[in-house]
Amino acid sequence: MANITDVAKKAGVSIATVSRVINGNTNVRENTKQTVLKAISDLNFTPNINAQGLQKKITKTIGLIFPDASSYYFAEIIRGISSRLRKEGYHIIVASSHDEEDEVNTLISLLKSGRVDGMILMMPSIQNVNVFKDSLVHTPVVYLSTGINTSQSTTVVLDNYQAAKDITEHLIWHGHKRIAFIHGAPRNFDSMERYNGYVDTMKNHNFEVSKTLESHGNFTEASGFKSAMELLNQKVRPTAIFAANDAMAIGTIEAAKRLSLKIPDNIAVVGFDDISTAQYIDPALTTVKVPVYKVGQIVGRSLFNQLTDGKKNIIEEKIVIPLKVLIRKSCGCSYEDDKFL
Amino acid sequence: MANITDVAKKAGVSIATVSRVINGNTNVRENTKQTVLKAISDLNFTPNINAQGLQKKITKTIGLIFPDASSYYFAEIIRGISSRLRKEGYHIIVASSHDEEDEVNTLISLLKSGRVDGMILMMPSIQNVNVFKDSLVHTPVVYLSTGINTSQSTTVVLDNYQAAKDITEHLIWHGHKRIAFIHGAPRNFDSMERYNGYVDTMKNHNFEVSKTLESHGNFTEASGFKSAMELLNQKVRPTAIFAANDAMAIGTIEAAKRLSLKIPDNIAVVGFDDISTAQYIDPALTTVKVPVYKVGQIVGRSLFNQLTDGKKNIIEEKIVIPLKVLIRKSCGCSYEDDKFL
DNA sequence: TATTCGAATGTAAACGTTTTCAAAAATATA
DNA sequence: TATATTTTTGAAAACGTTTACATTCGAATA
Repeated sequence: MANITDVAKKAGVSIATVSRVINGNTNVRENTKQTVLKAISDLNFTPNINAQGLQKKITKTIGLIFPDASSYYFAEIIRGISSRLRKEGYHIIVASSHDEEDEVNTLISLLKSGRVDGMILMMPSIQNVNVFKDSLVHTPVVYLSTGINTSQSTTVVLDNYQAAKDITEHLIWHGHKRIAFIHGAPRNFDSMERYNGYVDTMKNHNFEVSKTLESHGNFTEASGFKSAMELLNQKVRPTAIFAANDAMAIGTIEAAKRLSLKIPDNIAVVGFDDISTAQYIDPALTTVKVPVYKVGQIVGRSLFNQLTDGKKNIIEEKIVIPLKVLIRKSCGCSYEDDKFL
Repeated sequence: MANITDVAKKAGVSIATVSRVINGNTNVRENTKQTVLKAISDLNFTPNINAQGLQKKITKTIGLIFPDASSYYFAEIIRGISSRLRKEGYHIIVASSHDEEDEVNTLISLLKSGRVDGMILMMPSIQNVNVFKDSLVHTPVVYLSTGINTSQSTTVVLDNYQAAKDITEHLIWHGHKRIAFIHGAPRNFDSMERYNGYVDTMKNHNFEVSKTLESHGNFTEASGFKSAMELLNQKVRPTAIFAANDAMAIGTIEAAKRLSLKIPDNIAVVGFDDISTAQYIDPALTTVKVPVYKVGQIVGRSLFNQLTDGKKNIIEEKIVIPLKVLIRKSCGCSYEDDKFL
C-alpha cells in the first residue's frame, strides 16, 4: 500500500507538499497541486489514519455507549448521529454491554488510549454517571437522556415532562379521574420525568395519586402485561393507564384483552415513543412521538460543535427536544387513522 | 497524559522494557516487571492506540457495515458481535448509510486508511457485492446474509431455505393449497431464499405457483399491508399467506382485519424472524425464530478466527444457522401460548 | 539589472509506540 | 575461578504523518 513518500516521489515533490495538498493548505501552487492529486489518485493513496492521529492527536472517531434497554430505537439513533457526523469525516465506535462496570471500563479505555475524540453517552439509568464525570472533564461529550447536570458539557433530553403532562391532560379531557401509571426500568431518567409530568397533572386536578395507581415494569411488553394485570385486578380499577413506553402499553392492551375489557370503553391506554407497532395494534395506540432519527442528528451536531470549538470554551448547554402527542384510538378518540389507504 | 517515556523514567528502565511489560513479553525479570507495573498504575498510563497501530499495523478495531432495512435486530446483532469480540480487546466501528455508493466509500476508506483490521458486512441486497470483493481480498471479512460466494472469506447465512420449506409444509399440513408469498425488498438475499423454499415445497406438492400468488413488499408493515390487500382483493383468494418477514405478516393481519376476514379461519398468516410483537399480535403469529444475538456471536467468533489465523491461511467457510418454526395461532393451530402467566 | 518581498517548497524534528540488534547481566558449566 | 550460555536490558531505527523553520523561487519594485 502506497504511502506519502511514494506519492512525493511520483509527483516529484517533497512529502511536506503532499501533506499540504492532503490537508487543503492553500499555499500550494495550482500546478503542483494537480500533479500531486494525480499521483495520489494513480497510486490509490489514502493517508494512514494512525499516523495522522499520532501527529494531530485527533482520530476523527467518536465513541457511543448505549445501554441494553434502548435497543429498539438504537439503529435509528445511530443513523441520525452518523448522518450528521459522516459529512465531517467522523466514524463511530459503539460499545454496549450488559453490566455497568464493563461500560465504565470500555469508556475509560476508549478515552485514555486516544481512540476517540469525543463521546456520546446514552445512560438513562442515572446511577453511575458520577464515575464518568471525572474522566470526562477534558473530553467533548454529549449526554443523551441523562439527568446529569454537568458543567463543561452538553445534555440532550426529551421534553418528557411536558409531553407526559399533555397526554395526561388528554386523558382527563376524556373524563378520566382514576389514571394509573406504569413505570419503566428503575432509576430510568425518561421514565422518572414522565412520571413527574403525570403526577403533577393529577395533582393540579386534585385527582388521587397513590401507590394503588402505580406499578413498576422495565419497558418490555411482558412487564407491561404483568403490571397491567396487577392494576386491573384490583377491586377498584383505574379507568385509564398511562404506560411509560409503548412496549408496556402494548402489553397492557394484551392484558386488557385477556380480562375481556374493551379498550377504550372499559379501560383507556396510552403509551410513549410511537414505535411502529403502535399504529397497527388494535386499537391504535395514542402515544407521544419521539423523533428518534432527528434526536440522533441533533446529538451529532451538538457533539460536532464541541469538537470544533475545542475543549477550552465548551458551553454548558441543555437541549430540550419538544414532543407531540399522537392521538389515535386507545384513548377514546374516534379519529379514524387512514394510515395506509 | 503520561507516555511510555514517563513510565520508563519513573521505573528507572528503558522504554523498550516498558513496552515489553505492556505486551506481556516473557523476557522481563519479575522484579523489574513489578516496578514497571507500579509506575504504569501510578501514572495512570494507557498506551496510545495510534502509535501502537502505526507500529504494529493493527488497530484492534473491526468495521461493521449495516443496511437500512435491518434496523430492528441491529442492536441485538451488535451486542452479539461485541460480546464475543470485546473479550479479545476489539472495538467496533459502525457505518450505516442510505445509499449504496456511500456504503462502498465508507468501507473502502475504513479499510485503506488502516482504521480497521477486519470487517463484517451485512449486505443482504446482493447487487454491489462484487465492488467489494476486490478491495477485500487481503482483509479478514465475514459476510452476513449475503449470497456471495467468496474464496478467501467466511459467509454466515441463515438456513432460510429449509425453514421456509418447513413453514410452508406446515401450512400444507393444515390443508392449504393456495398459499401466497409476499416478497421482501428487491434483490434481498434472505427474501429470495425464503421464496425458493416456498416455491420448491409448493412444486413438490404440485400446487399452483403463479404471479397471482405473489406480491412484492419491502419488509415494512405498511408494505405488507398493501401487498396483502392486493392478494386478498382478487376474485379467487389465497387461503394462506406467507410473508417474508414478521413486519409484513403483521401488516397482512391488519389488512385481513380491515377486510373482516377471520384469521386463521378465512386466511392463515405466517411470517419470519420472530420479532417481539409476533407473540402479542392477535392472533399470535406463527413464524420462524431467528436467533439474532447468537448469530452476532457466531459472526464475531468467525471474524476473530480469521483475525488470529492471519490472512494467508483463511479458509473459505460457510456457516449455516439452523432455524426453527415457532407454532402459534395464526396458522390455524390451537396451541395455547401461555407466554406470561 | 539589481533588490526586496511574499509565496511556494523542502528539511528535519516530532508524535508514541514496537522491535531488531547489540550489550550487559545473570546463570550454568567446566 | 574462568568460560560459555542464557536471560534480561538498552539504543536506535522504524512506522507514516504533520509542521516549524529554513530555503528557494518568482514576481514586483526601484
